Amino acid sequence: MPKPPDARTAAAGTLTPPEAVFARVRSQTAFEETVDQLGTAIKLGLLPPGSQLPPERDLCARLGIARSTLRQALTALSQSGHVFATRGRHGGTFIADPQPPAHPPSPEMLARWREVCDRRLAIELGVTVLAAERADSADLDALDDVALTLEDALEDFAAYRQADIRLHVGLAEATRSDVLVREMTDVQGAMTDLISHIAHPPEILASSNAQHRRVLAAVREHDTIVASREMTEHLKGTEHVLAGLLPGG
Amino acid sequence: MPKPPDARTAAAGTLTPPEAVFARVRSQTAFEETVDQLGTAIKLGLLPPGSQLPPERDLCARLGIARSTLRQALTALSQSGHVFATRGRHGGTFIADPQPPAHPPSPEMLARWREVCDRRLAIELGVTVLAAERADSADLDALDDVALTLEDALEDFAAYRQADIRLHVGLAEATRSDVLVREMTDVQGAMTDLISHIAHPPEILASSNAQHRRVLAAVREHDTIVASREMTEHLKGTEHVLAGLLPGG
DNA sequence: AGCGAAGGACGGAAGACCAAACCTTTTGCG
DNA sequence: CGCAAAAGGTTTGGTCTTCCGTCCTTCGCT
Repeated sequence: MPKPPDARTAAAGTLTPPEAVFARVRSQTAFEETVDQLGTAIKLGLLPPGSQLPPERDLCARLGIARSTLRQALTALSQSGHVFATRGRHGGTFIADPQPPAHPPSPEMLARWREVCDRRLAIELGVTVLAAERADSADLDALDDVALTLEDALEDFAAYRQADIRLHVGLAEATRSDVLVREMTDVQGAMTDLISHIAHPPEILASSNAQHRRVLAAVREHDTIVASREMTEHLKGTEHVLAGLLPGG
Repeated sequence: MPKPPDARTAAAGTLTPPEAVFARVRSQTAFEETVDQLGTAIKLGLLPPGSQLPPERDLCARLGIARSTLRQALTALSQSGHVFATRGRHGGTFIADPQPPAHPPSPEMLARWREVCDRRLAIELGVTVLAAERADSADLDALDDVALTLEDALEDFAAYRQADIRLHVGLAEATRSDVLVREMTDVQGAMTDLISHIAHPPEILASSNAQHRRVLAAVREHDTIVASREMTEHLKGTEHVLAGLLPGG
């Protein structure tokens, strides 16, 4: 028969439990999560315009949800213009042309921009280190290609951001770690929400590109130290830009 | 009138969408997430034995769920012996004495051990870098205390692991980033599941402690480079142990 | 013409979650 | 002593989400 408050309460020290322990348990519905997952993939260009989604009957199985739930999500995405469907024999659901970003920065997102950047730092740094250990030259060649695309996109931020995402997600893929790819797409989605509405002068993008090149070079040499130093510097760059423009900077 | 498959499908290059895009949408119920969140905090010792949870009526508000849902979770935790409740004026819900780990390694967890380690690397590395930038000397003093506790726990792995977790979570708290604390507790919970059932000779723990000391010293000097190098080495240590014992190593 | 593969629509069953009461136990205090 | 307060425990009813199965519609291909 246990007696409630015993001496150990004090004996355990004054350590107060991290408030994360009692933090809000996030309980998004399957519908919402699906809209987020597919919507982010579209926003990030991971699902390029014109490409076709798997048939609903297959896709709902892969996502682990019922078809009706998937259809709710697809209906939402089609109403917001991200997707459209055609019927008939060779019909299907297709990715629409990119939407004008629309999203005004979302006030409660802006309040948490520092947290987003912190999370990004962790993911990108981990990815960089693991990529430097595991990427093979085929991976690196593909990434170099993307880097070349970036060089030609200094004047068009939408195109630049697109390729930038390809580069960062590609680096995550080179780690062969599905969780890291997932976290990278997540965090890039959040970053896009933050930065797509601020000015990006070509000089800044050019210097970003130089950092990209240095990161890739270091990764190719399996030099984790240099790779992570360069990546850190790269990330601090955009962080400084944000700090200058957003509250609490 | 949109026409479905157009030339861009091919023009966009051979990039096949990362399979993470169509990955299972994880839809845990609020009940399950609550059990996980509180259960992990208990397992990790973040809620020490004998300590008291907030009253149900408060706690459910903080967690953002209904009281009936919270009670489901508490009932589950009490049936598994992690928690017990007393009624009456000064009653409450209290953390029970630590359970014998019980958990047999869980076969599908073992299969994903590499992913867990990868995620841990990312979080720990990010935390280390940010802690090295942001920790003040009060943070460091507290962490040094924990490190001292670790020195005396070489023979009792349960106690050792407990303090180890305090150290790593404490480092995360020093970043002042709630998301990182949350991710750290998450990942430490997963690690505990992996490592609590394997042998930990005192020599290994002693060398871990040496690494802890070097990490803390570097953090105190705001030396992010050295701190992350030492942390990486520390993490690789347990990773090698796992690689020797688990499938796919 | 018709088959087959795709999206589209409905209707009910099951379950998760919530909200708001109400009950029971204990204890401090007037 | 007895009551009020503070806690956990119980019940009920309703809403919303999700699932499953079935059927319909469209339309290119053979």
